[in-house]
Amino acid sequence: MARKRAPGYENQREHILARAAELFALRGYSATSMNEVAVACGLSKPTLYHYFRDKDALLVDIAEGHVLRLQGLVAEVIAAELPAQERLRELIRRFVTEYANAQHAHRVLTEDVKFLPLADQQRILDTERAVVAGFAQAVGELRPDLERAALTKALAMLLFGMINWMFTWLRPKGALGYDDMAPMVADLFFGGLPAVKLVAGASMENAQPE
Amino acid sequence: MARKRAPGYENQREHILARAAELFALRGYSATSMNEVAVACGLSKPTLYHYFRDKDALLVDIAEGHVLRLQGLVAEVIAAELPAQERLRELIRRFVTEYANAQHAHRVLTEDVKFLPLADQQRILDTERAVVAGFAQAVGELRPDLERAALTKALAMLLFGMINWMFTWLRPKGALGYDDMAPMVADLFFGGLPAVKLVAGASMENAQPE
DNA sequence: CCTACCGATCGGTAGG
DNA sequence: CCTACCGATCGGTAGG
Repeated sequence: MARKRAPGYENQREHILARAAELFALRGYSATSMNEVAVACGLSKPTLYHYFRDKDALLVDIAEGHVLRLQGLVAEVIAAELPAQERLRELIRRFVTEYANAQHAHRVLTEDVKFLPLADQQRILDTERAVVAGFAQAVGELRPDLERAALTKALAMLLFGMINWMFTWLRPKGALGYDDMAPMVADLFFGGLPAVKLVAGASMENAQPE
Repeated sequence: MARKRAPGYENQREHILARAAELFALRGYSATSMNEVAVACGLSKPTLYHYFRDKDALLVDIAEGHVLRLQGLVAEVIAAELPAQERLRELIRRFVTEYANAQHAHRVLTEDVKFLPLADQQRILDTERAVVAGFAQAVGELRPDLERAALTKALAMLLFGMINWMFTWLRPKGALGYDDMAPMVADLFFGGLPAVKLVAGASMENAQPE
C-alpha cells in the first residue's frame, strides 16, 4: 500500500509553483535563482528541493500545467456543441479569463519553454498545437475556403497574437479591463474574417503554434 | 584633435551586434555569456570588451537601434501624407518587412529589455510609445468615436499583437511568407475595425506599448 | 590583443 | 525507518 504524503504537501507544491511562476515571469527563468524562489516561499533551498527535483521541474510544471488547462478549456467548449462563431467567441472569452487568472504562467509558457530539454519542449508544443487546432477548426467552419487553402491556422495564430500580446501591455488598473477586451477582440476578428483574401498556394505545415 | 578609429571599427561593431542579437534571441539574454558572444564573433573576450563596455551595452544598442529604425519608418510614412487607411496599410507592410529583416533584434526588444537599468528601459519605452501613437493616430482618423473613447491605442496594440506574434510562429520556408501575411493582417484589421463596439468609459493611460 | 585570473554567485547536495 | 527539514558547503562557471 502506498504511503500517504503529508497532508499539506500538494498545497505547498502549488504555492511554490505560483511564487516561482511570478519570479520567472518578472525576472526571466535564467536570471532567477533557486535561492530567490526559496526565499520568496519562505523556505530553505534544501526544502525547496524536497518538493521539486531541480529548476527545470519547476518550469515544466508551470508551463505544462497551464497549457493542459487551456486544452481542457477547449475540450469543454467543444463539448457544448455551439455553432462555430459562438464557439469561437466563447473560446476567446474563456481564454482571456484564464490568461488573466494565470498571467505569470502564461508569460512563462510563451517566453521560457525554450530553456527546457527538447523532449519537454516537444510535449508542450504538441499540446499547444492541439489547442490551436481547436481554434482553427472553428475558423474553417466560418470560412471553408480558408480551410481548403490551409490558412485557418494562420488566422487562428493572428487571433492568438491579439490575445497573447494583450498581456504585455494592458495594465487593468484603469477603466479598460480584460473583460472589455475579449468582446473587442472577437468583434474585430469576426468583422474582419470575411474580408481576408486568399493568397497564392499557401500551406501552414511549418508553423510553431501558440 | 580626435584620434580616428580603425577603418573597420564600425563594421566590426555591427557584426558583433548582429551575432549577439542572434544569440540573445535564441538563448535568452541572461543565459547567453559574453564568452559565447566572443566565440561566435571569432574574438577573444577582452577584444569583445574593446568594442562594448559591458553586456548591457550590447543589449541597449540592439534594442534601441531597432526601435529607432521603427520610429524612422513611422516618420517616413507620415511624411508621405496618405489618407488614414492607406497610411496604416503602408505602416503594416513596412513593419512586417522590417521585422523580417531584423527578427533577432525584434525578439530582443520584446523579451530582453526588462534586464536593462530602468533609465534605459524608460528611454526605449518612450520611443515605443511614439511608434504606437503613430498607428493609433491613423486608427483615430478611421474611427473618431474610438478616439473620443480613448480606445485607439488599444486597437493599435491588438494590431501590434498580430504582427509581433507572427514572428514567434511563422517559419517562412513554406508557401506562406511574411509578404503574404501583411495584406492578410491589414484586411482582417480594416474589415473588423467598423465592427468594434465602444465599451463603458475606457481609458488607456496605463498601457505599456510595443 | 592574449593568458590568466578575481569576487560572487550559480544549481544542487553533503552530513546530521 | 520514514518524512520533512536545517546549516553549511560542494564543484563549476558567470561577468568582468
